[in-house]
Amino acid sequence: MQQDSGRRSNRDRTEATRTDLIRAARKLFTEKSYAETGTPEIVVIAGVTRGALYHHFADKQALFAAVVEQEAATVAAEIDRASPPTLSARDALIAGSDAYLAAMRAPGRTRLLLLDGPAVLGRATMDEIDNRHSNRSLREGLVAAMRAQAMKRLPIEALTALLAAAFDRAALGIEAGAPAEEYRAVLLALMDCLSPAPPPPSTRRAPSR
Amino acid sequence: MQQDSGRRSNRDRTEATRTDLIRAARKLFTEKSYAETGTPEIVVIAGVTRGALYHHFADKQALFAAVVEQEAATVAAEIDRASPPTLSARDALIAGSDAYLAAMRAPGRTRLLLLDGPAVLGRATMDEIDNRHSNRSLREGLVAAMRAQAMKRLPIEALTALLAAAFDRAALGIEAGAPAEEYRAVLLALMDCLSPAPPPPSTRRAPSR
DNA sequence: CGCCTGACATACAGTTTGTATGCAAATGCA
DNA sequence: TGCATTTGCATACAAACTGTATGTCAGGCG
Repeated sequence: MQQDSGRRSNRDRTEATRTDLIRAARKLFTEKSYAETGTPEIVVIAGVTRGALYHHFADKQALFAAVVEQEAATVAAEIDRASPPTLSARDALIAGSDAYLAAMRAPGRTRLLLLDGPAVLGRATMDEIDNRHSNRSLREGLVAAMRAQAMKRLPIEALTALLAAAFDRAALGIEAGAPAEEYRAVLLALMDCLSPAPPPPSTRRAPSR
Repeated sequence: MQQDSGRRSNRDRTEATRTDLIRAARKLFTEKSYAETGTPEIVVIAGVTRGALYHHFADKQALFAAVVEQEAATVAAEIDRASPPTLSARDALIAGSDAYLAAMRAPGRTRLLLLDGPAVLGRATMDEIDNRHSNRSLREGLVAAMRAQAMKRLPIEALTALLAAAFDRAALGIEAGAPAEEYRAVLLALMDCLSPAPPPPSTRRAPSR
Protein backbone atom coordinates (compact mmCIF):
# COMPACT_ATOMS: atom_id res chain seq x y z
CA MET A 1 0.00 0.00 0.00
CA GLN A 2 1.39 3.35 -0.99
CA GLN A 3 0.74 6.51 0.97
CA ASP A 4 -2.16 8.44 -0.45
CA SER A 5 -0.67 11.89 -0.73
CA GLY A 6 2.67 10.84 -2.12
CA ARG A 7 4.05 9.16 -5.23
CA ARG A 8 1.28 8.70 -7.75
CA SER A 9 1.61 7.95 -11.39
CA ASN A 10 0.18 10.50 -13.75
CA ARG A 11 -2.36 8.07 -15.07
CA ASP A 12 -3.61 7.34 -11.58
CA ARG A 13 -3.84 11.01 -10.76
CA THR A 14 -5.84 11.74 -13.87
CA GLU A 15 -8.21 8.89 -13.32
CA ALA A 16 -8.74 9.74 -9.69
CA THR A 17 -9.35 13.41 -10.39
CA ARG A 18 -11.77 12.73 -13.21
CA THR A 19 -13.64 10.27 -11.03
CA ASP A 20 -13.84 12.74 -8.17
CA LEU A 21 -15.09 15.48 -10.46
CA ILE A 22 -17.73 13.29 -12.05
CA ARG A 23 -18.90 12.00 -8.69
CA ALA A 24 -19.16 15.51 -7.24
CA ALA A 25 -20.90 16.80 -10.32
CA ARG A 26 -23.35 13.90 -10.29
CA LYS A 27 -24.20 14.62 -6.68
CA LEU A 28 -24.98 18.27 -7.37
CA PHE A 29 -26.62 17.78 -10.77
CA THR A 30 -29.02 15.30 -9.21
CA GLU A 31 -29.67 17.29 -6.06
CA LYS A 32 -30.18 20.56 -7.90
CA SER A 33 -30.28 21.23 -11.60
CA TYR A 34 -27.55 21.82 -14.14
CA ALA A 35 -28.23 25.54 -14.21
CA GLU A 36 -28.31 25.89 -10.45
CA THR A 37 -25.00 24.10 -10.02
CA GLY A 38 -21.86 26.17 -10.35
CA THR A 39 -18.40 24.89 -11.10
CA PRO A 40 -16.99 26.47 -7.91
CA GLU A 41 -19.35 24.29 -5.92
CA ILE A 42 -18.41 21.16 -7.82
CA VAL A 43 -14.69 21.53 -7.36
CA VAL A 44 -15.05 22.15 -3.62
CA ILE A 45 -16.82 18.82 -3.20
CA ALA A 46 -14.37 17.11 -5.50
CA GLY A 47 -11.52 18.56 -3.48
CA VAL A 48 -9.77 20.15 -6.42
CA THR A 49 -9.74 23.58 -8.07
CA ARG A 50 -11.43 24.85 -11.18
CA GLY A 51 -8.09 24.59 -12.89
CA ALA A 52 -8.31 20.82 -12.63
CA LEU A 53 -11.83 20.80 -13.96
CA TYR A 54 -10.96 22.81 -17.04
CA HIS A 55 -7.85 20.74 -17.53
CA HIS A 56 -9.85 17.52 -17.83
CA PHE A 57 -13.05 18.81 -19.41
CA ALA A 58 -13.49 21.32 -22.17
CA ASP A 59 -16.24 23.10 -20.29
CA LYS A 60 -19.10 22.60 -17.87
CA GLN A 61 -21.17 20.92 -20.57
CA ALA A 62 -18.48 18.30 -21.19
CA LEU A 63 -18.45 17.41 -17.50
CA PHE A 64 -22.22 17.19 -17.59
CA ALA A 65 -22.05 14.93 -20.62
CA ALA A 66 -19.70 12.60 -18.76
CA VAL A 67 -22.16 12.40 -15.86
CA VAL A 68 -25.07 11.71 -18.20
CA GLU A 69 -23.11 9.05 -20.02
CA GLN A 70 -22.32 7.23 -16.81
CA GLU A 71 -25.85 7.50 -15.50
CA ALA A 72 -27.33 6.22 -18.74
CA ALA A 73 -24.97 3.28 -18.64
CA THR A 74 -26.05 2.49 -15.09
CA VAL A 75 -29.72 2.48 -16.08
CA ALA A 76 -29.07 0.27 -19.09
CA ALA A 77 -27.12 -2.18 -16.93
CA GLU A 78 -30.05 -2.48 -14.54
CA ILE A 79 -32.40 -3.15 -17.42
CA ASP A 80 -30.15 -5.80 -18.94
CA ARG A 81 -29.78 -7.49 -15.59
CA ALA A 82 -33.56 -7.70 -15.23
CA SER A 83 -34.27 -9.05 -18.70
CA PRO A 84 -32.00 -12.01 -19.44
CA PRO A 85 -32.26 -13.66 -22.86
CA THR A 86 -33.86 -16.70 -21.24
CA LEU A 87 -37.16 -14.85 -21.03
CA SER A 88 -39.70 -14.86 -23.82
CA ALA A 89 -39.85 -11.77 -25.96
CA ARG A 90 -42.92 -10.42 -24.23
CA ASP A 91 -41.73 -11.26 -20.73
CA ALA A 92 -38.40 -9.63 -21.45
CA LEU A 93 -40.13 -6.46 -22.55
CA ILE A 94 -42.23 -6.40 -19.39
CA ALA A 95 -39.31 -7.11 -17.11
CA GLY A 96 -37.22 -4.50 -18.86
CA SER A 97 -40.01 -1.97 -18.55
CA ASP A 98 -40.32 -2.50 -14.83
CA ALA A 99 -36.57 -2.36 -14.41
CA TYR A 100 -36.43 0.92 -16.28
CA LEU A 101 -39.16 2.50 -14.20
CA ALA A 102 -37.50 1.24 -11.04
CA ALA A 103 -34.10 2.55 -12.10
CA MET A 104 -35.53 5.98 -12.85
CA ARG A 105 -36.68 6.30 -9.25
CA ALA A 106 -33.14 7.11 -8.16
CA PRO A 107 -33.30 10.68 -6.81
CA GLY A 108 -32.69 13.31 -9.42
CA ARG A 109 -32.19 10.81 -12.20
CA THR A 110 -35.24 11.84 -14.18
CA ARG A 111 -34.23 15.47 -14.17
CA LEU A 112 -30.67 14.63 -15.12
CA LEU A 113 -31.51 12.24 -17.95
CA LEU A 114 -34.91 13.45 -19.12
CA LEU A 115 -35.00 17.21 -18.53
CA ASP A 116 -31.53 18.70 -18.26
CA GLY A 117 -29.91 16.17 -20.56
CA PRO A 118 -31.91 16.98 -23.68
CA ALA A 119 -31.94 20.70 -22.95
CA VAL A 120 -28.22 21.02 -22.28
CA LEU A 121 -26.80 18.51 -24.74
CA GLY A 122 -29.54 18.62 -27.34
CA ARG A 123 -31.79 15.84 -28.55
CA ALA A 124 -29.29 14.63 -31.12
CA THR A 125 -26.59 14.02 -28.54
CA MET A 126 -29.02 12.47 -26.10
CA ASP A 127 -30.35 10.18 -28.80
CA GLU A 128 -26.85 9.02 -29.53
CA ILE A 129 -26.28 8.28 -25.85
CA ASP A 130 -29.65 6.61 -25.36
CA ASN A 131 -29.20 4.48 -28.45
CA ARG A 132 -26.04 3.07 -26.96
CA HIS A 133 -27.74 2.35 -23.64
CA SER A 134 -31.33 2.06 -22.52
CA ASN A 135 -32.86 2.44 -26.00
CA ARG A 136 -30.71 -0.38 -27.24
CA SER A 137 -32.35 -2.77 -24.81
CA LEU A 138 -35.77 -1.64 -25.87
CA ARG A 139 -35.04 -1.91 -29.57
CA GLU A 140 -33.62 -5.40 -29.18
CA GLY A 141 -36.70 -6.42 -27.25
CA LEU A 142 -38.99 -5.05 -29.93
CA VAL A 143 -37.06 -6.70 -32.74
CA ALA A 144 -37.21 -10.00 -30.90
CA ALA A 145 -40.94 -9.63 -30.42
CA MET A 146 -41.41 -8.87 -34.11
CA ARG A 147 -39.29 -11.82 -35.13
CA ALA A 148 -41.38 -14.05 -32.86
CA GLN A 149 -44.45 -12.81 -34.73
CA ALA A 150 -45.55 -11.40 -31.39
CA MET A 151 -45.69 -7.86 -32.65
CA LYS A 152 -46.85 -5.93 -35.63
CA ARG A 153 -44.03 -4.86 -37.90
CA LEU A 154 -43.42 -1.16 -37.82
CA PRO A 155 -40.42 1.06 -38.56
CA ILE A 156 -38.17 0.01 -35.73
CA GLU A 157 -36.36 3.31 -35.24
CA ALA A 158 -39.53 5.32 -34.97
CA LEU A 159 -41.28 2.78 -32.80
CA THR A 160 -38.35 2.56 -30.43
CA ALA A 161 -38.11 6.32 -30.13
CA LEU A 162 -41.80 6.83 -29.48
CA LEU A 163 -42.09 4.01 -26.96
CA ALA A 164 -38.96 5.23 -25.23
CA ALA A 165 -40.50 8.66 -25.01
CA ALA A 166 -43.59 7.15 -23.43
CA PHE A 167 -41.43 5.34 -20.89
CA ASP A 168 -39.62 8.54 -20.09
CA ARG A 169 -42.87 10.38 -19.55
CA ALA A 170 -44.10 7.57 -17.34
CA ALA A 171 -41.00 7.87 -15.21
CA LEU A 172 -41.55 11.59 -14.86
CA GLY A 173 -45.22 11.16 -14.02
CA ILE A 174 -44.52 8.53 -11.42
CA GLU A 175 -41.90 10.68 -9.80
CA ALA A 176 -44.38 13.54 -9.74
CA GLY A 177 -46.66 11.40 -7.64
CA ALA A 178 -49.04 10.01 -10.26
CA PRO A 179 -50.24 6.43 -9.71
CA ALA A 180 -47.49 4.18 -11.03
CA GLU A 181 -49.86 1.31 -11.73
CA GLU A 182 -51.84 3.37 -14.22
CA TYR A 183 -48.78 4.34 -16.18
CA ARG A 184 -47.55 0.79 -16.13
CA ALA A 185 -50.89 -0.48 -17.35
CA VAL A 186 -50.98 1.97 -20.24
CA LEU A 187 -47.41 1.20 -21.24
CA LEU A 188 -48.06 -2.52 -21.30
CA ALA A 189 -51.33 -1.97 -23.15
CA LEU A 190 -49.49 0.03 -25.78
CA MET A 191 -46.95 -2.69 -26.30
CA ASP A 192 -49.47 -5.53 -26.10
CA CYS A 193 -51.93 -3.98 -28.45
CA LEU A 194 -49.31 -4.03 -31.16
CA SER A 195 -49.46 -7.80 -31.04
CA PRO A 196 -51.48 -9.24 -33.94
CA ALA A 197 -52.97 -11.86 -31.63
CA PRO A 198 -53.64 -10.65 -28.08
CA PRO A 199 -52.38 -13.47 -25.82
CA PRO A 200 -54.98 -13.50 -22.99
CA PRO A 201 -58.46 -11.87 -23.02
CA SER A 202 -56.40 -8.73 -22.43
CA THR A 203 -58.92 -6.99 -20.22
CA ARG A 204 -58.23 -8.56 -16.85
CA ARG A 205 -54.54 -9.07 -17.33
CA ALA A 206 -53.02 -10.19 -14.06
CA PRO A 207 -51.49 -7.24 -12.21
CA SER A 208 -48.21 -9.11 -12.19
CA ARG A 209 -46.37 -6.32 -10.54
CA MET B 1 -55.00 58.97 -34.53
CA GLN B 2 -52.78 60.07 -31.71
CA GLN B 3 -49.09 60.70 -32.11
CA ASP B 4 -47.12 57.65 -31.16
CA SER B 5 -44.53 59.20 -28.87
CA GLY B 6 -46.94 61.41 -26.96
CA ARG B 7 -49.80 60.93 -24.52
CA ARG B 8 -50.24 57.28 -23.72
CA SER B 9 -52.26 55.80 -20.94
CA ASN B 10 -50.41 53.66 -18.45
CA ARG B 11 -52.38 50.62 -19.43
CA ASP B 12 -51.43 51.05 -23.07
CA ARG B 13 -47.80 51.53 -22.20
CA THR B 14 -47.72 48.40 -20.07
CA GLU B 15 -49.42 46.31 -22.67
CA ALA B 16 -47.18 47.56 -25.44
CA THR B 17 -44.00 47.03 -23.47
CA ARG B 18 -44.99 43.55 -22.35
CA THR B 19 -45.88 42.63 -25.91
CA ASP B 20 -42.58 43.95 -27.23
CA LEU B 21 -40.63 42.06 -24.59
CA ILE B 22 -42.43 38.80 -25.22
CA ARG B 23 -42.03 39.16 -28.98
CA ALA B 24 -38.31 39.89 -28.69
CA ALA B 25 -37.82 37.06 -26.22
CA ARG B 26 -39.72 34.66 -28.44
CA LYS B 27 -37.53 35.57 -31.38
CA LEU B 28 -34.32 34.89 -29.47
CA PHE B 29 -35.54 31.88 -27.52
CA THR B 30 -36.52 30.20 -30.78
CA GLU B 31 -33.42 31.23 -32.70
CA LYS B 32 -31.05 30.24 -29.92
CA SER B 33 -31.76 28.55 -26.63
CA TYR B 34 -32.91 29.90 -23.30
CA ALA B 35 -29.44 29.59 -21.82
CA GLU B 36 -27.75 31.25 -24.78
CA THR B 37 -30.10 34.21 -24.73
CA GLY B 38 -29.22 37.04 -22.39
CA THR B 39 -31.58 39.65 -21.06
CA PRO B 40 -29.41 42.48 -22.45
CA GLU B 41 -29.98 41.08 -25.93
CA ILE B 42 -33.69 40.77 -25.41
CA VAL B 43 -34.22 44.33 -24.28
CA VAL B 44 -32.20 45.72 -27.19
CA ILE B 45 -34.52 44.06 -29.67
CA ALA B 46 -37.56 45.04 -27.65
CA GLY B 47 -36.33 48.64 -27.61
CA VAL B 48 -36.43 49.02 -23.85
CA THR B 49 -33.98 48.58 -20.99
CA ARG B 50 -33.54 45.81 -18.50
CA GLY B 51 -35.30 47.99 -15.99
CA ALA B 52 -38.51 47.61 -17.96
CA LEU B 53 -38.06 43.86 -18.17
CA TYR B 54 -37.63 43.46 -14.44
CA HIS B 55 -40.49 45.82 -13.82
CA HIS B 56 -42.94 43.61 -15.74
CA PHE B 57 -41.49 40.19 -15.04
CA ALA B 58 -40.15 38.77 -11.82
CA ASP B 59 -37.13 37.32 -13.57
CA LYS B 60 -35.90 35.82 -16.82
CA GLN B 61 -37.82 32.63 -16.11
CA ALA B 62 -41.10 34.49 -15.80
CA LEU B 63 -40.57 36.08 -19.20
CA PHE B 64 -39.75 32.68 -20.60
CA ALA B 65 -42.92 31.27 -19.08
CA ALA B 66 -44.95 33.98 -20.78
CA VAL B 67 -43.41 33.07 -24.13
CA VAL B 68 -44.07 29.37 -23.59
CA GLU B 69 -47.64 30.06 -22.58
CA GLN B 70 -48.30 32.03 -25.74
CA GLU B 71 -46.63 29.50 -27.97
CA ALA B 72 -48.54 26.62 -26.44
CA ALA B 73 -51.77 28.48 -26.98
CA THR B 74 -50.88 29.04 -30.63
CA VAL B 75 -50.24 25.35 -31.16
CA ALA B 76 -53.49 24.38 -29.46
CA ALA B 77 -55.41 26.84 -31.61
CA GLU B 78 -54.01 25.29 -34.78
CA ILE B 79 -55.00 21.83 -33.56
CA ASP B 80 -58.52 22.92 -32.69
CA ARG B 81 -58.91 24.60 -36.06
CA ALA B 82 -57.94 21.39 -37.82
CA SER B 83 -60.18 19.06 -35.84
CA PRO B 84 -63.72 20.48 -35.75
CA PRO B 85 -66.38 18.57 -33.78
CA THR B 86 -68.04 17.59 -37.04
CA LEU B 87 -65.41 14.91 -37.59
CA SER B 88 -65.74 11.40 -36.23
CA ALA B 89 -63.71 10.60 -33.16
CA ARG B 90 -61.06 8.76 -35.10
CA ASP B 91 -60.85 11.31 -37.89
CA ALA B 92 -60.59 14.10 -35.37
CA LEU B 93 -57.69 12.36 -33.68
CA ILE B 94 -55.91 11.91 -36.99
CA ALA B 95 -56.51 15.47 -38.12
CA GLY B 96 -55.40 16.78 -34.75
CA SER B 97 -52.28 14.67 -34.89
CA ASP B 98 -51.28 16.00 -38.26
CA ALA B 99 -52.04 19.54 -37.18
CA TYR B 100 -49.85 19.13 -34.14
CA LEU B 101 -46.92 17.78 -36.13
CA ALA B 102 -47.35 20.56 -38.67
CA ALA B 103 -47.51 23.23 -35.98
CA MET B 104 -44.34 21.95 -34.35
CA ARG B 105 -42.44 22.56 -37.56
CA ALA B 106 -42.28 26.27 -36.80
CA PRO B 107 -38.58 27.07 -36.35
CA GLY B 108 -37.36 26.66 -32.82
CA ARG B 109 -40.73 25.62 -31.50
CA THR B 110 -39.69 22.13 -30.53
CA ARG B 111 -36.74 23.37 -28.55
CA LEU B 112 -38.81 26.03 -26.85
CA LEU B 113 -41.73 23.81 -25.90
CA LEU B 114 -40.15 20.37 -25.65
CA LEU B 115 -36.58 20.90 -24.48
CA ASP B 116 -36.10 24.23 -22.77
CA GLY B 117 -39.63 24.42 -21.42
CA PRO B 118 -39.49 21.33 -19.25
CA ALA B 119 -35.91 21.96 -18.19
CA VAL B 120 -36.40 25.60 -17.24
CA LEU B 121 -39.92 25.54 -15.84
CA GLY B 122 -40.02 21.95 -14.66
CA ARG B 123 -42.32 19.15 -15.75
CA ALA B 124 -45.03 20.12 -13.26
CA THR B 125 -45.37 23.62 -14.66
CA MET B 126 -45.19 22.40 -18.25
CA ASP B 127 -47.84 19.79 -17.52
CA GLU B 128 -50.09 22.49 -16.19
CA ILE B 129 -49.58 24.58 -19.32
CA ASP B 130 -49.96 21.63 -21.69
CA ASN B 131 -53.09 20.45 -19.96
CA ARG B 132 -54.69 23.80 -20.67
CA HIS B 133 -53.66 23.72 -24.32
CA SER B 134 -52.51 20.98 -26.68
CA ASN B 135 -53.00 18.11 -24.22
CA ARG B 136 -56.57 19.21 -23.68
CA SER B 137 -57.35 18.62 -27.36
CA LEU B 138 -55.79 15.20 -27.22
CA ARG B 139 -57.59 14.19 -24.05
CA GLU B 140 -60.95 15.29 -25.43
CA GLY B 141 -60.29 13.31 -28.57
CA LEU B 142 -59.42 10.21 -26.60
CA VAL B 143 -62.45 10.53 -24.34
CA ALA B 144 -64.67 10.91 -27.37
CA ALA B 145 -63.14 7.84 -28.95
CA MET B 146 -63.67 5.83 -25.79
CA ARG B 147 -67.27 6.99 -25.50
CA ALA B 148 -67.83 5.94 -29.10
CA GLN B 149 -66.55 2.48 -28.16
CA ALA B 150 -63.79 3.12 -30.63
CA MET B 151 -61.05 2.77 -28.09
CA LYS B 152 -60.09 0.62 -25.22
CA ARG B 153 -60.75 2.20 -21.85
CA LEU B 154 -57.61 3.10 -20.03
CA PRO B 155 -56.73 5.64 -17.33
CA ILE B 156 -57.25 8.81 -19.29
CA GLU B 157 -54.65 10.94 -17.57
CA ALA B 158 -51.88 8.43 -18.02
CA LEU B 159 -52.88 7.61 -21.58
CA THR B 160 -53.00 11.26 -22.54
CA ALA B 161 -49.62 11.96 -21.02
CA LEU B 162 -47.91 9.01 -22.66
CA LEU B 163 -49.41 9.61 -26.09
CA ALA B 164 -48.58 13.28 -25.82
CA ALA B 165 -45.00 12.34 -25.03
CA ALA B 166 -44.91 10.15 -28.11
CA PHE B 167 -46.21 13.04 -30.20
CA ASP B 168 -43.56 15.30 -28.77
CA ARG B 169 -40.85 12.83 -29.58
CA ALA B 170 -42.19 12.45 -33.09
CA ALA B 171 -42.02 16.20 -33.57
CA LEU B 172 -38.42 16.20 -32.39
CA GLY B 173 -37.50 13.28 -34.59
CA ILE B 174 -39.07 14.83 -37.65
CA GLU B 175 -37.28 18.08 -37.06
CA ALA B 176 -34.04 16.16 -36.72
CA GLY B 177 -34.57 14.86 -40.24
CA ALA B 178 -36.09 11.46 -39.59
CA PRO B 179 -38.74 10.31 -42.08
CA ALA B 180 -41.98 11.96 -41.00
CA GLU B 181 -44.12 9.27 -42.56
CA GLU B 182 -42.66 6.58 -40.35
CA TYR B 183 -43.35 8.52 -37.19
CA ARG B 184 -46.84 9.31 -38.36
CA ALA B 185 -47.50 5.67 -39.15
CA VAL B 186 -46.34 4.53 -35.73
CA LEU B 187 -48.36 7.18 -33.96
CA LEU B 188 -51.52 6.22 -35.82
CA ALA B 189 -50.80 2.55 -35.25
CA LEU B 190 -50.48 3.19 -31.54
CA MET B 191 -53.82 4.97 -31.40
CA ASP B 192 -55.56 2.55 -33.75
CA CYS B 193 -54.37 -0.55 -32.03
CA LEU B 194 -56.11 0.58 -28.88
CA SER B 195 -59.38 0.16 -30.72
CA PRO B 196 -61.20 -3.04 -29.76
CA ALA B 197 -62.34 -3.52 -33.35
CA PRO B 198 -59.91 -2.33 -36.01
CA PRO B 199 -62.04 -0.45 -38.59
CA PRO B 200 -60.33 -1.39 -41.89
CA PRO B 201 -57.93 -4.34 -42.43
CA SER B 202 -55.49 -1.92 -40.80
CA THR B 203 -52.44 -3.13 -42.69
CA ARG B 204 -52.70 -1.20 -45.91
CA ARG B 205 -54.24 1.91 -44.47
CA ALA B 206 -54.35 4.57 -47.18
CA PRO B 207 -51.38 6.92 -46.80
CA SER B 208 -53.83 9.76 -46.51
CA ARG B 209 -51.17 12.34 -45.94
C1' DC C 1 20.57 13.64 -15.41
C1' DG C 2 18.44 17.21 -18.11
C1' DC C 3 14.40 18.19 -21.00
C1' DC C 4 9.70 18.17 -22.01
C1' DT C 5 5.09 17.19 -21.23
C1' DG C 6 1.14 16.69 -18.22
C1' DA C 7 -1.48 17.93 -14.03
C1' DC C 8 -2.79 21.01 -11.77
C1' DA C 9 -3.43 26.02 -8.85
C1' DT C 10 -3.91 30.92 -9.13
C1' DA C 11 -5.12 35.21 -11.17
C1' DC C 12 -7.84 37.64 -14.39
C1' DA C 13 -11.29 39.39 -17.83
C1' DG C 14 -15.72 39.49 -19.63
C1' DT C 15 -20.69 38.63 -18.96
C1' DT C 16 -24.75 37.94 -16.78
C1' DT C 17 -28.50 38.26 -13.35
C1' DG C 18 -31.14 40.60 -10.06
C1' DT C 19 -31.60 44.76 -7.07
C1' DA C 20 -31.56 49.44 -5.49
C1' DT C 21 -32.14 54.12 -6.62
C1' DG C 22 -33.97 58.01 -9.03
C1' DC C 23 -37.09 60.53 -12.00
C1' DA C 24 -40.86 61.83 -14.93
C1' DA C 25 -45.43 60.98 -16.48
C1' DA C 26 -49.95 59.32 -15.27
C1' DT C 27 -53.54 58.74 -12.02
C1' DG C 28 -56.46 59.54 -7.97
C1' DC C 29 -58.31 62.78 -4.91
C1' DA C 30 -59.81 66.95 -2.34
C1' DT D 1 -57.64 72.13 -10.76
C1' DG D 2 -53.71 71.59 -7.79
C1' DC D 3 -51.35 68.16 -5.20
C1' DA D 4 -49.98 63.59 -3.48
C1' DT D 5 -49.22 59.08 -4.79
C1' DT D 6 -48.37 55.48 -7.68
C1' DT D 7 -46.71 53.49 -11.98
C1' DG D 8 -43.39 52.81 -15.68
C1' DC D 9 -39.02 52.71 -16.63
C1' DA D 10 -33.79 54.05 -16.96
C1' DT D 11 -29.41 54.02 -14.69
C1' DA D 12 -26.09 52.40 -11.50
C1' DC D 13 -24.44 48.74 -8.73
C1' DA D 14 -23.15 44.30 -6.44
C1' DA D 15 -22.49 39.55 -6.70
C1' DA D 16 -21.70 35.37 -9.17
C1' DC D 17 -20.13 32.57 -12.76
C1' DT D 18 -17.66 30.91 -16.93
C1' DG D 19 -13.65 30.36 -19.53
C1' DT D 20 -8.74 31.61 -20.26
C1' DA D 21 -4.05 32.81 -19.48
C1' DT D 22 -0.18 32.18 -16.68
C1' DG D 23 2.88 29.93 -13.57
C1' DT D 24 4.68 25.87 -11.00
C1' DC D 25 5.93 21.34 -9.79
C1' DA D 26 6.20 16.44 -10.41
C1' DG D 27 6.44 12.48 -13.76
C1' DG D 28 8.11 10.29 -17.89
C1' DC D 29 11.89 9.54 -20.92
C1' DG D 30 15.97 9.61 -23.71
